[in-house]
Amino acid sequence: MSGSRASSTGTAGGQSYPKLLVGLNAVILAVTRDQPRVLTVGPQTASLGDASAKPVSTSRALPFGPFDREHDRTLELCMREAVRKQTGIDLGYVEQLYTFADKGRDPREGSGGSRVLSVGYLALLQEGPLAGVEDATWEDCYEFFPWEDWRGGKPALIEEIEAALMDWSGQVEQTSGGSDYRERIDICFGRGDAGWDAYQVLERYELLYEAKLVAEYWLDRSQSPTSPISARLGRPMAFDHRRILATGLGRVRGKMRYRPVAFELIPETFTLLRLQHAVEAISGLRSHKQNFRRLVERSGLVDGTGKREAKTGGRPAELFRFRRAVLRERRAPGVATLRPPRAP
Amino acid sequence: MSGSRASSTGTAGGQSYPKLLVGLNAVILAVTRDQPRVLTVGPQTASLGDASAKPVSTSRALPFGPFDREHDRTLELCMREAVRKQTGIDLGYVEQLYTFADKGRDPREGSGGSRVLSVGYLALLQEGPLAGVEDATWEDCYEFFPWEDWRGGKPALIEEIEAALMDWSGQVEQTSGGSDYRERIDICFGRGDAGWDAYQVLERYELLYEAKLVAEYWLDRSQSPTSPISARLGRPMAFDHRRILATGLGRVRGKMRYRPVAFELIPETFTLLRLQHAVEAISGLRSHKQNFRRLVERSGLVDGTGKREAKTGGRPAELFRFRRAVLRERRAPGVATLRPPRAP
DNA sequence: CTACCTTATACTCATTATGAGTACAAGTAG
DNA sequence: CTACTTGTACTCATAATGAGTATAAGGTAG
Repeated sequence: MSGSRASSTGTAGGQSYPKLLVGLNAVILAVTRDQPRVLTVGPQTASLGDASAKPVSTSRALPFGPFDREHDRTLELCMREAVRKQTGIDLGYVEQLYTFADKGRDPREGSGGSRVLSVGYLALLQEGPLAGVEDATWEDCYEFFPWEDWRGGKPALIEEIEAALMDWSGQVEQTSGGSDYRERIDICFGRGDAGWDAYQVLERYELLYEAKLVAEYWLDRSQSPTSPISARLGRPMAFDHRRILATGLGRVRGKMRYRPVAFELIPETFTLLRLQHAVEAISGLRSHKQNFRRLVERSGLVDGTGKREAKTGGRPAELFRFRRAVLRERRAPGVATLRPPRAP
Repeated sequence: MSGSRASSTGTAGGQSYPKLLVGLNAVILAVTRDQPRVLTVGPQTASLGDASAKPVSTSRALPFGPFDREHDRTLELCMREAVRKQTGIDLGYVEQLYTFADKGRDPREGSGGSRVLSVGYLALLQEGPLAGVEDATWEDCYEFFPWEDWRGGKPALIEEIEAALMDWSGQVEQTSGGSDYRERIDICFGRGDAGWDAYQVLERYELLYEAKLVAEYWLDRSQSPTSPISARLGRPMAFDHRRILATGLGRVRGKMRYRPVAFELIPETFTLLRLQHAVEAISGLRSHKQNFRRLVERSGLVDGTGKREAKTGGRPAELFRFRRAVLRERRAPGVATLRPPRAP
């Protein structure tokens, strides 16, 4: 959500009503040197519509912009334009994520009842140099979600998280009656027989928020965390932007399973290893190289170019190109499409 | 999109701006006697915020309600409440679909620049009797999308649609330069090697709209269709509600592939055939009975109750129950989960 | 040049999943 | 009883998947 501190009350149609602000946020992802990255802007720009607002946070924020009901033809165009102004980037692949208007979730909603509605977008692109507009930077996604990167095996942090969550669920269940927290923890973090489901990024973040473990819970209340683990649960972001980022990361991970979106993240021509690394970076999982190659080749998703890339450090690899025609040939890629491995 | 005819201009924060209305629409689906059904309301209720507005359409509309920025805590709660008031139904499973604010898409946006932003939701439930509030009725989904029901084999209508689309694409490509329409037609309607992808409901509807074949295109312009096929392309709905319905139907179809949502549509205990029919109704595809049973049983999604249902007309069938625990055991159902058949 | 590092690519193999049947079980209607 | 209905168990060929082994083709250190 993005909004100014304005809490003014407007009048229209003869009746008084609190001001409603519509903000657009963009989760813009890329992969550089096999790391998933997200485009962020500095906090001083984090105001909407009200240029005189002071920074409300020192954390990074997602690029965003106000929706201008007078001039913007569609939400998406407005978002593209805002991103272009704010970061100098022209977006390609874009999809809508989610719309929130939860009361009280955005601390910038004044007590006067002003309301913020925010529409989140996801964009994928090949990382390029930033035009250096304002304070835009690429940040490593897994700095915000250290528990989501399983490429090096199960992160040690997971054990601690589970312990902290079980601890919390024990306390809560004593006071209130509920006993479903255990089940949620099991499902989210793949305990028991479940296995890790890379897709559930948002569910995990929200559980951690509810358990009062992530920093934002305390920042939203201007208090200090009670648990020492909070400091190691990734960098916080401004407002509820980490939650939006979680939504976006989860969405790509899910979409990769049935649509060839990975190609949005890599150059026109690429080696299969590069493609594999992009998929792995986003999914946070490692895959079997030979089988990955078999999958990609047999799915008809790529065409060999005959050219090779020399700088591999070993035998030169062939350069491939995405075969758009595949969309016409195979029933919605999803049968034999590119996707991350099942789980560790 | 839902909005009143109001085109008033408000003032707030010292500057003048056009009024922004936020409307919520719900695609509420159920399955009765093996038919997918959608909950609709009469057109006379199709006004938002402005009770004196006259009906703008004689078609059915989706249930909806205005978002009250003052009182509603979240968008979802507001939608649930609006549906309860309008149809007497308490929703269970709900997910957000999409948010639009396209200028000019909603004819109720006055020329004065008033703006409508609408948030769509999807809800699944077991159809029950309606409390008869206002003018709520269940309608057969495939009356709105006759080309989406392949349970009896490829609908004859498809050939006609393809012919009309090819015709249109030929004309368009002559005047403008574009030549990608053929490809879109192929992808959407599964021509060539592609096969039918049940998921692409929205893509197909939008293509038909663009090709000026569906009735709404002409209704939006207060003109009469030029092609005789328009009369057979399903019933129109009010405003852009058929488009929203397409989004919803596509979403469930997609989601069924990797989440056990079909259980939302049937009673607590059910025979496997009933489950199968629910899946088939939504997906619009037939599946192999024995294999369906194998899939469901082996996935661990259901538990036998030991009881049987007698009224089957043949050998009594065992009654099963959804096993929620499966969510904890299998990695995100999607591996061996319930899903519609690949395609015909 | 050779030995040895790297990464690329081809092929094998056991296991499991899928699509399409056949066969038989257990009710109802006549 | 027989005919007809729907449910349920198995079979079987084929395809997809997970996990290897083997070999190719480049680099560099000695």
